[in-house]
Amino acid sequence: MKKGDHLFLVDGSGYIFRAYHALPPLNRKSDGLPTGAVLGFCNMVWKLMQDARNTDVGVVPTHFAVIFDYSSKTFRNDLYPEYKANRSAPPEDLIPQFGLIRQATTAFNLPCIEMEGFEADDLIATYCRLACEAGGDTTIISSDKDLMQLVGATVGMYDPMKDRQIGIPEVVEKWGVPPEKMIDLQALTGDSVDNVPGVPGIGPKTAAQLLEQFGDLDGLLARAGEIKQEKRRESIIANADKARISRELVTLKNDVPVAEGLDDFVLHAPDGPKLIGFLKTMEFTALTRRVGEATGTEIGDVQAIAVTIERADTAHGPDVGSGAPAVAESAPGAGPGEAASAKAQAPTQGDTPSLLSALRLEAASAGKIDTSAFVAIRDAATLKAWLAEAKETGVVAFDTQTTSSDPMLADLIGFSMAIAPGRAAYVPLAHASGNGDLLGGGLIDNQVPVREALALLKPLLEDRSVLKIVQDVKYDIVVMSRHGIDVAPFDDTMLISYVLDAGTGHHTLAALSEKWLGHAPTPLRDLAGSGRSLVGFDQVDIDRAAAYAAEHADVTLRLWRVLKPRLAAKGLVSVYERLERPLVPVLARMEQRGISVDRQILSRLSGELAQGAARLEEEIYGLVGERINIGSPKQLGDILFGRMGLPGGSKTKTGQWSTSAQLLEDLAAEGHELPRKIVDWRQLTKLKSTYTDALPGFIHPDTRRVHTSYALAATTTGRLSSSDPNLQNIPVRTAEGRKIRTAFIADKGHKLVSADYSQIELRVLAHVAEIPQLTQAFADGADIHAITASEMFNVPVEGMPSEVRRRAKAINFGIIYGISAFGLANQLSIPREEASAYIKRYFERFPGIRDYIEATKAYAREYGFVETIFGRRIHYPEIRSSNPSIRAFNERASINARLQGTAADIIRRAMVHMDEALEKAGLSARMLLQVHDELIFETVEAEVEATIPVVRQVMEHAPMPAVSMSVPLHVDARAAHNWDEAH
DNA sequence: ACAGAAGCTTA
DNA sequence: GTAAGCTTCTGTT
Repeated sequence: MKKGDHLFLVDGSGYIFRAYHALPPLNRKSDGLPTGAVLGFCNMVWKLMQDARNTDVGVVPTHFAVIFDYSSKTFRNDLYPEYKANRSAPPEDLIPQFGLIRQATTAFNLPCIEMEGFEADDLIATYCRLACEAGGDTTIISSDKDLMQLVGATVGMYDPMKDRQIGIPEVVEKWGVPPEKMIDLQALTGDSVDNVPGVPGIGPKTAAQLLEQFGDLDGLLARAGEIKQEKRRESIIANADKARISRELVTLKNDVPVAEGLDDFVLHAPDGPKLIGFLKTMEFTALTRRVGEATGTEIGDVQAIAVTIERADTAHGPDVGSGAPAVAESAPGAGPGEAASAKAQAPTQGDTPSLLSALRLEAASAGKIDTSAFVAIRDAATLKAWLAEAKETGVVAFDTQTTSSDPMLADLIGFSMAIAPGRAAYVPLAHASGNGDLLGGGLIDNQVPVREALALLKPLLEDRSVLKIVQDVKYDIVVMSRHGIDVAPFDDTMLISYVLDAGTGHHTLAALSEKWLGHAPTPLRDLAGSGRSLVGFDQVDIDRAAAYAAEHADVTLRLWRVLKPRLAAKGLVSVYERLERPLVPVLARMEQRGISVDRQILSRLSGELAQGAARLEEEIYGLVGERINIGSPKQLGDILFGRMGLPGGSKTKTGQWSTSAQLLEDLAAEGHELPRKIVDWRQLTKLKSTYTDALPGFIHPDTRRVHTSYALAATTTGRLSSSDPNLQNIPVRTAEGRKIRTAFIADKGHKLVSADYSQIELRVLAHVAEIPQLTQAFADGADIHAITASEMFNVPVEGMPSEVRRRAKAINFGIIYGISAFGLANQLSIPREEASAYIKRYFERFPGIRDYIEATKAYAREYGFVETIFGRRIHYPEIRSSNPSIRAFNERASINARLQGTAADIIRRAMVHMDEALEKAGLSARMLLQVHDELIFETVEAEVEATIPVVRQVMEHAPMPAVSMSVPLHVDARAAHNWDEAH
């Protein structure tokens, strides 16, 4: 190696893990062999090897090597036995890929370097030194912060997944210190992943500031006494040794006695047939073709080769047709819309869903997003041309830009659309110039007038032969509906992702784009600022707004192309089409209707609560002797357990005294006066701040009703969630709290009807676990908790003491929550041994439930997800954690998820079918709210008696015809003027 | 201005 | 023991 030469060192081991987690899983079509990380690796290496066309890194390599960890044991374990001790075993579907990636390296004709006793990082450090001494430059292909200490004049880094170069300025920007101080910085901050201790309480910001002040770690440790902040000073003095050992651990060894020299790394052109043989074996269609073209190899002539696979492929779950029951049922809403959808997803290449989805994914992650064809449309003629093209294509991604995240308050500022990847446009409608705030004018010139633009847009959005692709479509449906436009048919990328991957992260556009496209869309704050400097989107410069909004539509379309075929490949089309998509317009209507809330009632309650709280405050101050902040758990704990010396345990993980209601109740029961008053005060202030004071602020200025927002893709189990305001946690348990419900009222001449499922989760349990006693009890309409108690304790139901029934009830709930002795003991305030004995006895009497629990755990462990009876999948990626408490938590959650998720699916089905049933019966009742197992309607008084049987019929038969349950469902329904009396 | 903890409301 | 969202306080940015 000589001056001017350039060495590429790929951190192979680092890349494997990063690719595995960042890229979507991929399995070889012929046998399911997991290959996602291998494909990522091959794509990356291929890109890096493209000689002169390689503009990503900016230099052409002359030398090239891929470095791997040999094993997890290294010299650092002798230094500090706990080093990397908390590393769990790699995921099962990654194991075979380690070997395959080494074989890929060889197929690329690249040296594959590893050495026993040393990490890849040490080998990289050593080769960096050797290259530098020979006068050459080095680029490390990695983004691992542990390698940043090596960055310098001749050494740079390159992050292949984010396409980003890392030099000295980038290190300073990210960590606040230059590369040569990275070792000291890491010594202070430690690393929880590698189990490097560091100094507790010191994060990167503090560490950088300290190193700035004291120069380096030794200087800091020598003069630690000068640190002003008390806690920080004490922590550094007490943990000086930990810092020193951490420094040894993070310092890379640059004098490893390596076997291969730099001259062994001279880059050779790949051997086309050899490389293609490997790629064909992996079934990487697109990459094989690209390599064939670039190397001039006829790929048809090349034979697939034999590869060595560690551990046979046992780790992949059921695929097509495994989960959802294959029961035919009519599809409400299916029709021309479905036809449009089918036209759009007709495979253009490949002939199976799995192959198509693999092809789509590869295509999506291969190319960078080209923004050069994004345009701002400033006149009606251009808009018409784009709309015509969209109609011709039959598929268009659509997104709105508005003044508010609340669709009921949002005014349109513009909209964007994408017709093909890279072909997207933004239509500004109401952008204003900066100083129009007082005059209200200031509309920027050359924007299509809102009325005209919407008139042109409406036919397309309502066209049954054009599929609209939207991220979080409910928002746009509400906004457009307020302009008299009914968006249909549609697909929603957020909901598709939710059906595919519930439990594996969020389903926002940014998260999905990162995950599937490897692309981070521009964040809104880059345009509109944040906090104090936040401006309305209408103030954003039109060209910048256009780039942002067009990118949204473009990314949405690209995501749809990747995600939609995956539904078919995973057998989840029916979940999406029956449980998810049809619910969107139903919820949009519910949100738009809102519910009447009586301002006067809330105002009166607020006054009463204020009075009560003030009285209690005076009494509390009298008992304490000073005017403390009762709302501060910290001050409260210090007074109660510090100064007053009450008996009680310091609990919370931050070392604070716990002042939980349970603990204060216990103290009150022992005769202490203060805790009782604190509990009462908390109840009153909670009701006041969260409900009586907050709710009036949500009354809409025009409709004078409260419009909650339902999230369809927020929970892991399939439940909805409600926010702004949350109407799913309006108080009901206490008499005081229930008064809030009296403020939720029906319009004049109307009634509220509340219909709720009785014991739905226990009924689901009886059905899925096939428990004869429980099924019979539900069929008889018996008291299920009493029956449970009777079975367990051999006491007759007649004249059963309420305490006995209470315990059985707690156990029944415990089962639904994935029972543990610890939890049951807590709930019943009994010793854990006693709780264990109850559980044991319960399982003896109901062995089917124990079998069900064990089967669910085993299933979740094998496949990484569980399914509801309707085929909805809920993922638990951590179920195989080596940490017993994480594993146990995931087991309990997966047991609960099948029950909670099935119940959620049932009420979803009821909601989807409700409006049509009411209409058919000629009833005008309107669904307003959903609270997990309850539906609230508003109906004219004269129709109340006719409405209840229809509602009950739909809800009780909601599982049909997809599933016929062995247990009857039961719905209680009643009507009243307010929610309290109706419930 | 924001993030996390603690606490409390619901099914 | 499951699943959520909102308010207040507290410490950091």
